[in-house]
Amino acid sequence: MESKSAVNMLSALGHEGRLAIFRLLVKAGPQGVAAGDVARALDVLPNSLSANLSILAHAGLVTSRREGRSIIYSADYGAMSGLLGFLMEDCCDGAPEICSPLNAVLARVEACGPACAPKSPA
Amino acid sequence: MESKSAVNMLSALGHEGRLAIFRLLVKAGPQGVAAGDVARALDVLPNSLSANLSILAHAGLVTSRREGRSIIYSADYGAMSGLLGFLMEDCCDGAPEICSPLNAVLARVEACGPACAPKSPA
DNA sequence: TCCATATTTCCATTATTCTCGAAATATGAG
DNA sequence: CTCATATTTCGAGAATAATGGAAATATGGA
Repeated sequence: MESKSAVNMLSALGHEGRLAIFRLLVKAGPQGVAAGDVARALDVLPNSLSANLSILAHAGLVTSRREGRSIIYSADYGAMSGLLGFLMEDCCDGAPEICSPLNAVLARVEACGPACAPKSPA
Repeated sequence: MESKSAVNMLSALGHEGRLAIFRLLVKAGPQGVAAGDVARALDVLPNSLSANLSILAHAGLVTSRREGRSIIYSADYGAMSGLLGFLMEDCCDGAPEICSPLNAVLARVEACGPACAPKSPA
């Protein structure tokens, strides 16, 4: 991950509304949530939501797909994993055995994408 | 962790200069780095650095202590761990066994603080 | 006390981001 | 084709943040 990507992701998440959107999508899992449902769940104006989803998408944190009239957004676990890894990269240089187990987990978070299909079996 | 703390941390890190500072401190480990050394390493004006360190400190991401004429800054691994945990909280609701190993790692990242004493035994 | 080093505070300018109303686009149903 | 739903785009004003020069504060040494 490049520094610039990380900055984009972090500043995208550094906003109360967008962080709430992202956490809702993380919680929802890879099946995603329609934009309208996000707007209702968080009680925000549709145009604000759209702008914020667009910022998250441009930062690479969420992906979208159209489904009928709705557009479904989902968290990108791979990007998330990359960001967390970037933040802790070379953590405690000289004592990597303490911080590097991160890698194992990040791989699993990444795998979370295709792997975890919650409640509704779709 | 409250949402507001997380937003503060994320927006603090959502800035190229501050992210570079933070990563340098993460890499340096709990022993920390003097403000002047950070400024030299990253080639930034001392007043900019001071402002940015202040933002990081206010967000809870770094701590400082005076040592002679210098002020030593270090990354706060506990805060970092809290932030990462907050971001992935309830990840993939319904399939927590996939994402929750994060917790184990976050505990270790947190422990990184007192535990890892790199190269110079101080 | 006087000086050099280290860091912070103050200030003004510039640049960016946020917010929200209104209009536009896209899809599917009748 | 017309209509209702879902989402995005456009635009302007308000708010917030970034930048860098200059001065102020703090510490330690001679």
